[in-house]
Amino acid sequence: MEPVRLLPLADDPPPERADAARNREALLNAAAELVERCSVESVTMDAVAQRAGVGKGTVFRRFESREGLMAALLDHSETTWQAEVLSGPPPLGPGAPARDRLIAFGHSRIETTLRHGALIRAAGQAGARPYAAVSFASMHVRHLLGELGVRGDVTYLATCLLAPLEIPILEQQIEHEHLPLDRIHHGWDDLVDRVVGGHAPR
Amino acid sequence: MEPVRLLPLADDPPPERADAARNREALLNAAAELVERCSVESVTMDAVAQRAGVGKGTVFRRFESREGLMAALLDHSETTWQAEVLSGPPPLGPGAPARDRLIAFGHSRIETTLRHGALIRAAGQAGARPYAAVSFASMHVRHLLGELGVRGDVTYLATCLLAPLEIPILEQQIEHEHLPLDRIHHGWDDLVDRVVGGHAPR
DNA sequence: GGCCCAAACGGACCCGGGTCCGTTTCTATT
DNA sequence: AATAGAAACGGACCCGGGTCCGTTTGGGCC
Repeated sequence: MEPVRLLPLADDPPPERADAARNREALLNAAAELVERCSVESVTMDAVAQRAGVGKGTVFRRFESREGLMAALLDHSETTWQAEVLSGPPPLGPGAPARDRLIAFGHSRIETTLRHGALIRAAGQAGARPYAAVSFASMHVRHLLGELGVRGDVTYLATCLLAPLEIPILEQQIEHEHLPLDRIHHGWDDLVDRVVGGHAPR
Repeated sequence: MEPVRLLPLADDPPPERADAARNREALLNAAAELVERCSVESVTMDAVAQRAGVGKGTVFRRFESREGLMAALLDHSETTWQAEVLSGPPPLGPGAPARDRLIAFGHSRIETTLRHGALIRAAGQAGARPYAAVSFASMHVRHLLGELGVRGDVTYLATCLLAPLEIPILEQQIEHEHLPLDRIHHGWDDLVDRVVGGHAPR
């Protein structure tokens, strides 16, 4: 018999070598420890490399850049959150009316975004590069808007709804405008109803 | 007669020494030249200092940081734009119905934000630090919303309207979502009407 | 004009991100 | 088990932002 896949069958990602995978793990652990034992700022590439017992070059090969490393750190909680949206309990997960899900979506996003604020900032645009997070959120909002029968440029509207949930906006509201958190939450509810318009019941 | 202001009368900004003012000017010129003859990235603090014929330390004393220098570069066009909003021809300036002004405001902001995109990015949060730009824009939008009789948390709504006009959002829409510019403009018009709701005469 | 000191100056220095390339290690193959 | 070559490794090195501190200068005051 011929072994399976003699030809690469298009070059899908060739798997990672064993030592490479081990180092990725070690580096992520080291970085995570540094984050929680000190601060995001203290996560310097040299420090992570040293703590993981590898050379600095290795950190860059695995994660491209500091931003890439931060994005990787963010990835786990991001995935968890996506799972909650996709299959967690309502109203965030499926099973509740679309408007309620949209409201819950915003509240949940505000909380998690603020919780990981420093990390998200440190990840810079890398957080949105393969735009994992952004595209998932956008898709979900577009879906809910569709269910609510919203007419118009749903893609654009989704972006507009997501924009005030981004960390720079949230931090500006809290730091400079001194809005209390519950005002931000209520503001979101109001915004949703305005954008959704008469299409939602209530 | 006593000379006026023998006491400092509270310590309002003590004026800048002559050489300091001259250097500030030279540095701004040098930076502006570098921006337009090369690129924003090529504006390194050493390069600016050398071109202006001063030491690096001086650049930092005048502008705090690279971001501060960028913000200073932005300041001129920002002021010009504010003047147009405050006293230019309608519909951007006063004299048009509030809804038309709000529409025009968005279009104008989109254009100028995109034009200075690289600079705004390089200015980072320093662009919003004393939050000159943000607070002016926010105040103006709140004012227009007020004129339109919008109820609710006008401060929050203003932030939500401004968020999609920020450079990261605009660039994401253009680079990743491939929205054509006119779709963004139309999207703004739609968003305004949704947020303003039934309060505006169509 | 001469004095004085606060303010401004300049450049050596530090630190952290990012690159490069000679060396080492893995793993597929025989 | 031996081999080859691709992939991974590591740390010296570069560059640019930011700091520090000893020196110079502007300008109010006598």
